[in-house]
This record gives sequence, C-alpha cells and structure tokens, in this order.
Amino acid sequence: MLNAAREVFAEQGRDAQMDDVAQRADVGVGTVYRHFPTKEALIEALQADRWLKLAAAAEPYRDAADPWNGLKGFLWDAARLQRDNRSWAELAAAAPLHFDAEDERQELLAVTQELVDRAKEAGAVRADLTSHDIGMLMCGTASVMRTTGAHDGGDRWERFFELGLQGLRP
Amino acid sequence: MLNAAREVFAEQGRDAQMDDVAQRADVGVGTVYRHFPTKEALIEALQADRWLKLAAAAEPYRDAADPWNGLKGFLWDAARLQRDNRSWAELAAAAPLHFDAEDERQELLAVTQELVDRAKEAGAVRADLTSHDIGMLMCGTASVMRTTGAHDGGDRWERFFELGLQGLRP
Amino acid sequence: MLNAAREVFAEQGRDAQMDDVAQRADVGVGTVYRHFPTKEALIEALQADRWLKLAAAAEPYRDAADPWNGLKGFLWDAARLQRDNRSWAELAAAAPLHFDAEDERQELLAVTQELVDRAKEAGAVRADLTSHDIGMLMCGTASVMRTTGAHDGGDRWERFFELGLQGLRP
Amino acid sequence: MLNAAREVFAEQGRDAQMDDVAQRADVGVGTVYRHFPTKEALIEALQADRWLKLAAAAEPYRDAADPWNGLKGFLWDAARLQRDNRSWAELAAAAPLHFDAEDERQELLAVTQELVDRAKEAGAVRADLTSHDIGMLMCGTASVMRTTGAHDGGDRWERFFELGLQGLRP
DNA sequence: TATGAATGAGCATTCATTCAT
DNA sequence: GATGAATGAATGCTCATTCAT
Repeated sequence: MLNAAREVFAEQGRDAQMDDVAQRADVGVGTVYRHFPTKEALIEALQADRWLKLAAAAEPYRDAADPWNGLKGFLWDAARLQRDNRSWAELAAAAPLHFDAEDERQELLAVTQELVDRAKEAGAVRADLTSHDIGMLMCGTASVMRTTGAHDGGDRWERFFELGLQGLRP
Repeated sequence: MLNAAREVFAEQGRDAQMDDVAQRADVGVGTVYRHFPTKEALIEALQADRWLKLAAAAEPYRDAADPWNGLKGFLWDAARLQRDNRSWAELAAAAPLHFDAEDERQELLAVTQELVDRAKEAGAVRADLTSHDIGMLMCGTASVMRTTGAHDGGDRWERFFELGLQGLRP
Repeated sequence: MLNAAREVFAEQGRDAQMDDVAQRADVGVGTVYRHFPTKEALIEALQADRWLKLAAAAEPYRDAADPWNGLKGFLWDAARLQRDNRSWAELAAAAPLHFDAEDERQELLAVTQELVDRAKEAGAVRADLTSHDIGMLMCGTASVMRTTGAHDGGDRWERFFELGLQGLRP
Repeated sequence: MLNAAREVFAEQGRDAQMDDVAQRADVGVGTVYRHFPTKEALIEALQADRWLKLAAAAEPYRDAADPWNGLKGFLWDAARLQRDNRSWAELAAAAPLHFDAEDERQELLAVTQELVDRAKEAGAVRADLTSHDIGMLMCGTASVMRTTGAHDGGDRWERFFELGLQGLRP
C-alpha cells in the first residue's frame, strides 16, 4: 500500500486523491484508512520513507576517493530523486510539518554530516558547513524545481543547483 | 482589494477561498470577481505586484560605487521584502503560473540584469551569471524562508542566502 | 432598448443576461431596469412585441386570391419568424406566462381568425377550425424546432409543420 | 433515486437543483453524483426511462385487429402517459440532449415504426409516414400540454392531438 | 435620469472520511 | 479485517438586482 501511495503521490503530488491510492493498491479506500487514519498521516509516512531513501542514496558515496566528488555525487542523486517525485518536492517546498518520523530525518542528517565532514577535512568545502545548510539547499532546490517545471521535463533547476553547490565551497 | 488578497493568501496560501478574500476586503465575492475574472487571475495580479515592488527595490543601488555591493544590497533588500510578505514566499514556492503579467516580470529581470552586468564588468561575479540565476535564487530563498519559519522571526534563511550569494562569485 | 433586447434574446434565448442586453443597447444595466423592473417583465414586453410582429406577418395574406394559400403562407411566415428567434420558440414551448400584453395577443388571434374564416368559407379547412387551434400548432412547432435544432440550421421541423397543416384540412 | 429525480424535475423543470433531488431521495448529493456523474447525465437517464415506458405502452396494440385503431390507441396512451408525467413534457419541450441512451430511443422508434408500417399497409396513413414524424408529434404535444395546463387538468391539448393525428392520414 | 460597481444567494461539483455489510 | 457506497461540507463561479454617485 505504501508503494501505491508513493507512486500516486509522486505522480500527482499532495492533491492526489485517497481513492486513487486505494485503486492503485487494489484495495478499498476503507482499507487505506485502516492503516492511516488520515490523508495527512499517510503523507507523513511517505515523508519518513523519503528520509530513508535519501539516506540510502548516500551509501555509495561514503567511501568515495575524492570527498568533494562524493558529496557532490550524493547531492546530485538526492536532487534527481526529488525531481522524480512530485510530492517530495511539494513537501520540501511547503511549510514544515509535524513529524512523527524525526528518527528517520536524524539519520539522514547524520549521514549527510559525515560526507560534509570528510569534505571539510579535505578542505573542499567551507569550514563552517553543516548538514543543515545542505538541508536548506535541497529545500530551495525543491522549490526551484516546482517553479521551473522540473517535474514536466524542465532542466533549469540544474543551473540553480550548480550555483548552489558552488556556494558550499570555501 | 489587492491588499486584502495579499493578506489572505499570505496567511492561508493558494488554498485560501475567494469568499475569504472578499470578506477581508469588506466586499461581496462578486466584486472580487468583477476585478479578477478568476482566482488564478487574482493570484497572477499578486505576482505582478510582487515583480513591481522588487524592481523598485533595485533603484537605490543602480549607481552604487561598488557594483558587487550594489548587487548584494539589492538582493538583501529584495530578500527582506520577501521575508516581510508571507504571500510572496508562498507564491514563489508554488507551482508555476501562466503569466499574462510578463511585462512586470521583464522589467524586474531587466533591472536585475543591469546590476548583474555592472558586477560582471567589475569581475565580482561569474562571467556567465544572468538575471535568471538571480530569479531562481530568490525563489529558492522564498521556499527556505517558509520552511525555516522566517515569517515568524526565524533567521536561518540568512545563512542559506549567504551561501547562495557566494555561489554567484567567480 | 427593446430592439437590443429583441436581438439578444433572439440569439441567446431566455438565458441571455441583462448585462448583455444593456451592452447591446449601449446603456447601463440600471437603465434597462428603469424601463423594466424585472427580467421577466422585459421578456413579457418582448412577448407583446411578438404578437405584434406575428399579426403584421398576416397582412400580405389578408386578400390572397386563394384563401388556403393565404392561410398557409401566413403560417409558414410566422413559423420562420419563430425559427429565427430563439426566445420566441422558448417562450412558446414554455409554460404560459402572465401577460400584461393580452391586447396584442387578442389582435393576433383576431387577424388569424379572419384568415381561418376565409379558408373555412372556401371549404379549405375543417369547419370547426379556430384561431386557438392555430395557436396550439404554432406552440407545438416551437417545441419541435427546439428539439430538432432549428435554431442551429436544422430543418426537420418543416416536416412536422407540413403534417400539422395537413391536419387543418377538412 | 430515479424516482426522486423524476418527481423533482417534474415539478421544477430542468432548473431543479441537484441538492433537491438528493433531499427528495433522502441521500446526500454525493450519492446522486456517484450514480450520475453530471446533472446532464441524470436528465439523460430520465429520458431513457421515458423511452422505455413509452415503448412498453405499444405492447397491447401490436396485434390490434384494425391497424389504424392500433396506432391511434398507442398514441393516445402514450400521450396520456405524458400528460400524467410533468417531467416528460418538460423534457420534450427542452432543448435537445446528447443521448448516450440511444438504444432505448431506438427501441421506441422501432416499435412505433412497426405500428406505422401496419397502418401504412392498410392504407390508413400517409405512405411516407415514419416513426420520426410520430416522435415530433409527441414532442409537439408535450409542449402544448405544458402551455395549456394539461398537468393541471386542462384538456385543450386533446384537440391539438386530434388534429395532429388527422395530419397523419393519407 | 442614467450609470455601472457592488451585492450575495444560488448552484454544480469534489473529495476526505465514515460505517453498515 | 476488508469493502466501497454514502456522506455533506466546502469551493469556485454566475447573474439578477440594487443604489450611491
């Protein structure tokens, strides 16, 4: 069911209907509501999922030979993940929600911090860079994606992202 | 009426109801619809207004002694303007609209380009910088403002903006 | 103003808007309302006008050599008048209204009766035919016009009318 | 629900509100919309129902000894059915609809044609008479019923119908 | 007297949520 | 537990009518 929800929300964003989620999951709406008391609750669950997926995206880059390339690679992958998921970008661009899934978020921040620290040691990024800076960059990127139609094939967001990455440098 | 719309959309976002706008403006819904044939049209008008105000913010910096300081000064002012207007940030973070109000937007881009060009000549920014890059930066900043609670006094967006400005450098 | 109303209602039917009538007459809506307290009142006035026009249509046939051809000619002309005026047909097909304009209606009935009587004398129509029978025929025709799209170029109503005329024969 | 819709549209015409239909059926509007995606669709369904009922009215006359009496009997029955159902008359007098329910209508036309053909063979009606002519007659009659108050006890429509039937004769 | 901006009840339609089966 | 029909509050928009200027 989470898979179905993921797909539907990825394609249609927050405005997707619960009935569509149910249909995609081949169950009745009632069943969806048995698992998630509220649409909002379902979306939050999807968020937790998002943190998890993003954290996982960091994995291949944890032992990159060049720390800067590692960090960069991770961030580009993460950005593309957002591009391919309309609802993530919507969520990122929206006001903060109340997360029950803070644990997952902490994990993402931790693994990000790790990559940041390695880059810092190598002198590849500003000495005062933190994972929170990265978080804000991803959030800003999400918004730029929305305004430039990245979910419909636009690629102007890439330029923004490039400049943003440049801003991380010492 | 535009003021009322600004307020209402600022507080409630795109989902605000036309009836609420009308109420806030102390007029009937019909009156709102007399001025703006569509909810979308009203939102566009809000946008046009935004471009105008932002363009005006550039004025004091057009003949700054130091081009980079001039550009920076303008962008910080523009950013603060956005911070003080919840609805602009809302709008910036929302999906792209159909602009009939392109004129106003062009004017903002033009005046921005002027400041960018001067900075470019002085070698203070990347040689390939354009006003569109600036536009995306402001859009991203708007979103970060929302997620970091800038409209409720948070100032974490300033850090994002600083890094963003850094990304404009050569 | 009546001319404007006539045109507008002829083209768009009962659902035409008062604002459109005002625009066509090059006056403000208020002015329309100064002359007719209500949309309904305006439509009634148009009705009176209708009776008048239909009565006038009989004129050329009052001294036709052949009484049956005279009656037939009048009725076809009247029918075509209805075809060209969407609102007349709508009115004819709708439930009866409260007419202040009974006088005009009486005049139409009178002139119709005259043609009917002449045809009767010539033995060209049923001996018991009355102008009321004619009225009902025109009303039925109006409805058939609407259902067969006569106002959009359809001509199937002509067949109905032909059979209807046949029914008037002895 | 169809019954409720029938009643409501019978009383108030096409302009009846969906909410009223729902109320009459003792269900929520949503439920009405679950069964009929659109107001228009509901009205079409009512039409289909009408065709069905009218077709059924022909049954007793399919093997009448005298073909003309059979056809006449059917048509009078059908007319009385319309007289007793205000909404059918409404529908008949209204502008043409887009019929998805053509099947039902075809069936009515077919059974009508059968009776017409038998009458034709017997030389009781015009040689060129078709079921479409009959359809138009019924439609015109519906409208005359409305204008002459047949649903409130008036019987002037019967005269119109008689003349109309006369028009079918050779 | 003419104007036309303002009014706001009214209406078709949607969709998150509930609950009897 | 699962279902999906039923619910009805909510929403964008229209248009006959009013009334201050």
